[in-house]
Amino acid sequence: MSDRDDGGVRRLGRAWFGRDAPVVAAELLGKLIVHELPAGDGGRAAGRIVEVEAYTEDDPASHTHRGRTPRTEVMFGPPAHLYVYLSYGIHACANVVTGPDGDGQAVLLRAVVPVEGVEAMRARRGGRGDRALADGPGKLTQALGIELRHDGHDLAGEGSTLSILDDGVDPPTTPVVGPRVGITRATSTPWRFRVPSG
DNA sequence: AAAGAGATGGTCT
DNA sequence: GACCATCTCTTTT
Repeated sequence: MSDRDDGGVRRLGRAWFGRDAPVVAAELLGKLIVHELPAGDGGRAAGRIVEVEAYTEDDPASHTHRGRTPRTEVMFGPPAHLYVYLSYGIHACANVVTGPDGDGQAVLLRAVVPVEGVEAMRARRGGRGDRALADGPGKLTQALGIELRHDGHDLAGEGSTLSILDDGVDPPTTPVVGPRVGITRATSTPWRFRVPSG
């Protein structure tokens, strides 16, 4: 279920991600996403996940709903990989692939709270105010230095520079659950989860 | 505080 | 050629 254990912090492994997207989505709240960047790029950047959305194959709003395409191969692949796509021709949006290999499921990361490397995040975000640093799917990728080239990156791979950590902060017992946003189909499916008051 | 619109490019029909 | 899993800036209450 997890790799390693240094000081109560565990890196989530492939099996953890190999469950259905709505389940993984709810449990991702409170976890840390960490990007080990070169010192010249500000070093370690980390954010606490506070908002996510689940997408499955059996879901008209999902990129995988109409079957496999070159773009969605990663999402149909094994869990714990990153599916990064270009949104509106401008923004990189990051998903964590979930479910068994062959299933087209993923969880979109919609918002994180900056935890480490905040100065570098500000720089990458063009010096924007702290609240606007990573409170959107396109903003958090820019803040964390996640780009299109990370599409297919294995979060559970040995020595991966990107990973998701459980540092003992539990998901909220009563997350805010509601409809997903920015989509035109299946808008009533309540697969958006966020930490209250975030 | 809210509403409107432009930017910008891959993907699929 | 239409459609976006968005963000930012400008204009209007």
